[in-house]
Amino acid sequence: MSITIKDVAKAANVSVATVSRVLNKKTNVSDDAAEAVNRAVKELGYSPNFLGRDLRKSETRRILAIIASTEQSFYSEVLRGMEEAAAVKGYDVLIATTRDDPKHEMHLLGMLFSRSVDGAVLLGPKLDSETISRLGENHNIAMCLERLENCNVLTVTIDNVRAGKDAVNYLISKGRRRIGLITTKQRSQSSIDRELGYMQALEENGIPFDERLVFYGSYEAESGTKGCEALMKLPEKPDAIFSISDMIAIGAMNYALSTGIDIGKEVLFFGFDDIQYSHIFVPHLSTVRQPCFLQGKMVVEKLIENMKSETSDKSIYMLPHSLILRETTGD
Amino acid sequence: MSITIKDVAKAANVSVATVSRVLNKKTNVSDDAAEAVNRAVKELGYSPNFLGRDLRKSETRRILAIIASTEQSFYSEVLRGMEEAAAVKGYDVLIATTRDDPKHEMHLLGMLFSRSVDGAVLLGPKLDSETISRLGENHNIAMCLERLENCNVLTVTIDNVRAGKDAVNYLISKGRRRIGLITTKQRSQSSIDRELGYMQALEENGIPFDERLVFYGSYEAESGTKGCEALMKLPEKPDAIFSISDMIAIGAMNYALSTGIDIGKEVLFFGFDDIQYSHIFVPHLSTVRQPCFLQGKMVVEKLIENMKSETSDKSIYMLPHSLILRETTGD
DNA sequence: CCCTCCGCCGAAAACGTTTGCACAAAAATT
DNA sequence: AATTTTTGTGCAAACGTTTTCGGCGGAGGG
Repeated sequence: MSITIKDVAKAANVSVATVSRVLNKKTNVSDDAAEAVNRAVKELGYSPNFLGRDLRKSETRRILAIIASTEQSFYSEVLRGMEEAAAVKGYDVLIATTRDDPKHEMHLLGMLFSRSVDGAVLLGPKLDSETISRLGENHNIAMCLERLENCNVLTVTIDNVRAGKDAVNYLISKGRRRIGLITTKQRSQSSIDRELGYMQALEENGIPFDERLVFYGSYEAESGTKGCEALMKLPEKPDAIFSISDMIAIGAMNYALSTGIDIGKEVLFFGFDDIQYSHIFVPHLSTVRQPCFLQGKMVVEKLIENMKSETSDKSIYMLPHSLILRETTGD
Repeated sequence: MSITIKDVAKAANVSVATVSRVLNKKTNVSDDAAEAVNRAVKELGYSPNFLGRDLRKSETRRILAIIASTEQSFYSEVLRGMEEAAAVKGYDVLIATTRDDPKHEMHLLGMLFSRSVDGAVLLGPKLDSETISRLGENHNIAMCLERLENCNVLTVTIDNVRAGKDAVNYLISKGRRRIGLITTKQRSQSSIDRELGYMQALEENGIPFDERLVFYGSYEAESGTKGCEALMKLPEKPDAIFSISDMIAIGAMNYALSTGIDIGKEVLFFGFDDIQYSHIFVPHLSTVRQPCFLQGKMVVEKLIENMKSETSDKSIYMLPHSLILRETTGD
């Protein structure tokens, strides 16, 4: 059916071993033979069957990135980082989506168990910490962006507690004392940590926590709109709102805009993620920027290191974030 | 090193053939043997090496989706369609990004040539039509969303000419006669077709074409802003603007908003794609919606059909689009 | 009682590579 | 000139599966 290395060998009048050697740029092969092989390859339009190769070498030089969906736009930058780091080491990055289904996430990890890829990095896993820990013992798994409590797996992320605290502290430094929080019902670790940061900032500044100021919704923009409405209808309105994601913040601002609130003066808004739209949407949103590219790069570098060595680094690396100050905080 | 089918066979006291049979749910195996094998599999934590399997069966049951980047948010829906159709047939979908680099796109297609995947779908390819046509002769390639002129490859897309015409016709039906067009310098076929639709609509309604009303920029929102500014500074301002993408339209509206133009009355805006943000951004954008999910579903269905049969369907399928009317056209 | 058939199973070939080993010829060293 | 080293090459094993083929034993029909 298909053209194999044997056909090339025959056409070039050499053995398959020799063909393999010139294809893999091994040194001990004569110029004549090499030329003959290359010509045959070109003539026949041969390209090697990686299933055979990978089986023999038992490595695929491929890494699988497992994400929830391609919708979260800031995954894009992380993936670029991953690809860059992978390319340096001669690896390819493949992407697959879990559709928020832990069962399907497990199915995708099957590619790892079945040696179809050499390693996998989880971005926002749906599986529980214990399961991932267990799988991580025998397979090359890493996590990125999102950490999991008690998960003994190589992780690259940011310090979400600190980041949340920094954002809220900034709002406080602008004289705000009544700060709303719009977060999610779904308890991802990053949400939890960012909320924790919010709490800490309040506490450190002697501002009493008021539970009426926190709204639990979903990750949709519409949920932010609802949250903002709820907060603004409080007897004592907030003078600033911290949302745990930019999408939510944009939704919240939509409510504010529609009711004529003077954003950046009357109420300050702070988001998280610095998605592309946060500087397209007017007014421009102040937000926390994650080093997306760097996280992706680092997680792949560390993962590949783990794959090559006997010992396995299971550390949690936290990369520095930064505050991006724009119009919604009056900057 | 790793646990193989041999180990399972030994543990279950049967031959590897039997193990393979129970793993593949073949009928002719006794209940006793099956049970023994299943127990052994569980005990040893065995999972089959797909490299071996795929090599033997010479199929991987995987399809590669090649996209420019994960940034374009409406890819997401297409991918879901692809995954759904693939799952039905027992295939997985992998995603890889070209980073807008034709050379890297070719590298990714190498996965197809090297039998690491059974088929590939190109979404917005960077390679030229001729190259893709040639590769399509010997490999299972399909295109989705974007068609290429003179490209003899299975394609699923929409009728962009017709869609552009419909959008502009709608603006005309609202009494507009001076309609601006914001498009891209980069000549993708969809842009060309949408422009063509714009022209046709004007012509059919006896509106003379005015080249000053068309602005050539990039795909960024900022470019839309610039385009809108340019159009609005014309001696005779447009009374409607059609942008070939929602991102551009949103950028354009940013300019309009900042200069106090009454969107939806003074100037109508029409976008294209119906991205997620087009109904979050206020005012809500009227736009052309593509059947993304359906395109993805169909392209995979057709591709798999091609893979199974000897003959190869190279048709272009055009799925119906629809107009979504919102605030920016006064609806 | 013999033959046939069927259910179940194992041996071995095959898929397409890479690579250790052996070996001849050529080159370099005595 | 005799020895050793180097260079280039081919043979064949190995990677982990699936699947064909044939064999064995027992059941059922004549």
